Amino acid sequence: MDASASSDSMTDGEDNHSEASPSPAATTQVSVADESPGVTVVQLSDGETVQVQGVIQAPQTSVIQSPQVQPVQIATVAELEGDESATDTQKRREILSRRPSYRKILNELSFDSPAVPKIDEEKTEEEAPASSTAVSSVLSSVYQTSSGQYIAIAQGKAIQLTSPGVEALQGAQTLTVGSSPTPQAGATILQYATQPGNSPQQFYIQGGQVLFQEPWVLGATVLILPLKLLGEVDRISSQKDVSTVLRSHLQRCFAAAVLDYWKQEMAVTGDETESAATGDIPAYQLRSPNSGLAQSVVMAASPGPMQSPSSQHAEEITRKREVRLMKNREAARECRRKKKEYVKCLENRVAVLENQNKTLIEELKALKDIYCHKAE
DNA sequence: CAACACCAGCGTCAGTTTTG
DNA sequence: CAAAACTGACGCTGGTGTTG
Repeated sequence: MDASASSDSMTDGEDNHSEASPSPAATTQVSVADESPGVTVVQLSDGETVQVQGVIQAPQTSVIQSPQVQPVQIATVAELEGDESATDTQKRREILSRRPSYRKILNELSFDSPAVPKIDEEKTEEEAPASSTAVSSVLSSVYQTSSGQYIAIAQGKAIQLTSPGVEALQGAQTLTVGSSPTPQAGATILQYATQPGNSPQQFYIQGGQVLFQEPWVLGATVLILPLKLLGEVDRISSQKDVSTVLRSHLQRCFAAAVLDYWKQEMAVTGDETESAATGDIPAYQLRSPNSGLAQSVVMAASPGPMQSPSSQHAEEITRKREVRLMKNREAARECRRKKKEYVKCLENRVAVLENQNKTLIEELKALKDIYCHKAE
């Protein structure tokens, strides 16, 4: 993190204002003469005075000074570096090197921008409709196959597969493994409305299997959506919260999925084979009763029945490493997503502040004209 | 059409920060 | 304080546009 000063500087303005690099040359002042360079003080219509630093602004020639204006500094320590000493810089760097995660930053930002979804795993759970939560509790484990498929393991010992190539989910295979799926007296029909006012989507739970009708439903509830389709969800639908919920749920579930799998000691139909994709990692094949096509699944080392303690130990190490890598992979993906969201959020902020600034300057100009006319 | 540049996304590692 | 989560950096890959 500290390794790159340039990347740190990128986060300097992270607090609440602009992402633009503070450039003393770009000083634009409105209403206060003795502010530090690069700082703009803008008095809002409700009387509040906001100090903005480094916002990209249109060239301005009019600097109006008003003695009545008492600027309230909203800028943070990180932004007020005009008069700081070397030690202050040092301290600031230390503070910045311990900057919070994108989740925290985004949550702060989303406080101001309702359009920005909060990244809060607990909240997403809470915000999800009851039906969604119900399914989440049913489908507790998700993991990825070597071919990029996502597999959900339900408490009712059901596994669902989708192929990466499937459009929507008509191609999703549903199969039940294990001795006895949860007996259900008929299908349980659950409904989920992605947004208030939207017509609810339906899906069914029967015999430990979950049947979906719409791709959005998957996103809204839990799983099985190949990552490539997530982009489609974002693009096609306006239900952005759907994929957010899915992602956070995937993140939650993914880590422990493999472990859960073995803890459940499910009887997997198919053969144990050495994985061609991963070399030393044992792989299992799940066979769909319908297609007969083998789906190779990357699993962490399985507790084989005929193994010496040393090889078990080695496999344990390998398994732990695999789990760690898988977790980190997911974390990195999530981190990138958050970063993107964060950057997008900042860009929106800049746009809004630019607009606001423009409007205020025009307002000031108009007031100045009126004032000048009266004075004459 | 090949070669190249550019970009976005990914997986991994290593170091930092947060959490319990 | 250890474990888990997070994130910057690096290298790699595939897609796309441009150029000769």
